[in-house]
Amino acid sequence: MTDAPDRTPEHILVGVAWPYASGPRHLGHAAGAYVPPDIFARYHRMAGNKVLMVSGSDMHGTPITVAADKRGMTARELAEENHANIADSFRRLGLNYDNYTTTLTPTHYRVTQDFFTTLLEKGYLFEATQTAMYDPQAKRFLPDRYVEGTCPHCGYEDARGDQCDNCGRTLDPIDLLTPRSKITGATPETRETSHFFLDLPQFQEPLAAWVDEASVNWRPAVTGFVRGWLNEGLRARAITRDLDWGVPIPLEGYDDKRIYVWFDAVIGYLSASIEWAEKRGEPDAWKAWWSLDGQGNPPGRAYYFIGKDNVPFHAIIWPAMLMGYGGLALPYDVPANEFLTLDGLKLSSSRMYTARLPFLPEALELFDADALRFFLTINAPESRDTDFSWDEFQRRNNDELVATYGNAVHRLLSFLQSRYGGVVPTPGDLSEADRAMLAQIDTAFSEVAAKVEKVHLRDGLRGVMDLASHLNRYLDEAAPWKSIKTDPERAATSMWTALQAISALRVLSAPFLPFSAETLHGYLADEGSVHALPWEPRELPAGRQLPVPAPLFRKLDDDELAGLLDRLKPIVVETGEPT
RNA sequence: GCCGACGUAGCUCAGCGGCAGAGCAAGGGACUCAUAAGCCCUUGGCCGGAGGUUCGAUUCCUCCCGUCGGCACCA
Repeated sequence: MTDAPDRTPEHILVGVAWPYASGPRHLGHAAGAYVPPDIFARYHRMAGNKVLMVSGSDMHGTPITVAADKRGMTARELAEENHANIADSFRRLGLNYDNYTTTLTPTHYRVTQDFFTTLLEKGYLFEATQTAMYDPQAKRFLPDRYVEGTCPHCGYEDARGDQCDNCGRTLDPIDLLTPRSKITGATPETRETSHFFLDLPQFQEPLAAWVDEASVNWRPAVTGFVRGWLNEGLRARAITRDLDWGVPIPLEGYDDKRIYVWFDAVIGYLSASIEWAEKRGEPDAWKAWWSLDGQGNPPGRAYYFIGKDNVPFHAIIWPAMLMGYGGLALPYDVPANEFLTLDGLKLSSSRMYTARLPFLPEALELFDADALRFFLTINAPESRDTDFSWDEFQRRNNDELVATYGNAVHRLLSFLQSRYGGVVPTPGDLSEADRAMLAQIDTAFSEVAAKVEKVHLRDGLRGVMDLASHLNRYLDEAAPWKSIKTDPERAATSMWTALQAISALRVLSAPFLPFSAETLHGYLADEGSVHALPWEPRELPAGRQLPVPAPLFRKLDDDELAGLLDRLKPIVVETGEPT
């Protein structure tokens, strides 16, 4: 067992996509954006780095106002209700944020308005008039996708104003034949309205230069997407809307307009960091992750974990905003995941799912968080869309998590109880096989670390499972249940060696499976929390009395799974998104 | 239509210039500490299609097909 090399702790900012508070999040969101950063952050904390993991609920925007209208609530009431539920799901999933907040806090409003004012003063914002669709009955402006009509290209009658679902063409709502509002059905009018625009073309050259350098280790899909936009040439983008729900514009005479969601949501990474510092009474503490030094170098690495739908905001717009504001660190990596599909179909936040319901509140009620985290990580959509099905979930749970890892732990700890009274035996001379097993532990620590550092989390978890497999093979070969009758010292040495592997698995699995790792930590009669341990092998000393263990994971049999899923009632989630 | 990523064993996915890989499923075997779990062996692939570059291509290039995503007021 080697000591971890001493090194200077790095400051790692872990930004997590801001869930939209329009309704519950589903397993696809968890797989894409929420579980991965938690694993990454937990690993870096154990590796001795200074981690700041921030996110919050994105409370503004049109869909929330639409959903609130339908439910007879205010937008604030609806957003706060959904935020509470999302935060509860995240807690049950074991997501360990340093600060999980919302975009409704005074700090967020202040920081957003400061960003707006600074960019305006520096000449990166301008005001211009545009034509927009207006619903005279609802008395509100309509985003493009809230207008529907007949597609001018293919004649499809239910085309949305932004895109035709039938022929796939990008549309302008003004071109729709017989347009109608998706909210009221009324015929929309066109109206002139004035808005502020972020002048992205000013950042074209600096962004291109930054991407050339920064993207060396980015995922191909992310780099490809960003280069695509840059090659087309960036266009200015409106950052305000005719709404009464959002961060107010910090200028006189704009009471009927608000800063729009996507602009203030990304600023949330900064405002949540500042809020974290304020809460702990060290108002400047956030700067250790954000402020560039005199030479313009970042203080550490900033990672933004998102789904692929969010790439333009995190790899183009937010970097441009940070450049414009000045003095703040740009992203180091934007490890965007692809999507999780359900039985081969794209998941939607608003669609109704009956007996297959994959929303987080229901999933967490029926299954252990670690079982869900295991599936979502071992089959994570890191380089392409991956599929979720309850059959596959059951299979991965039973044949991999339970059979390989859970069983390795349970067979050993049970045998220790029955034949050694639960006391860790004293080893004799180590055999070559014993030494190979111990060497495998060291290898696992370095390999899993290397994978996680590269944000290859599924490979990282695979590495943990590989060690469990090694342990199973080692045990079968050492067969202490045989040698205990013929050579007790040999059996004791095998037991001690195997227990060291269990002790390692408890540490190695902690970022991925935080609940079962803590349980196992208890079964090893260790002190404190497994999550406070350093990322290195931890010796389980001979002579320690261990408690009677229970299996770490539940096996899901067919009848039980079917019964659980049958209990789910169809649930309609009103998110305010146009369908 | 244009741009991008992806297409590898029955399934879920690695590999990305030098004899095609893993897990699961399927078939066989030895064992019994364990949630009938684990271990060993075997079966199984024109690496989407067609050209090209190369001594050599699953890997690099071109075209085609398919899936997904983007095309800027969805976030």
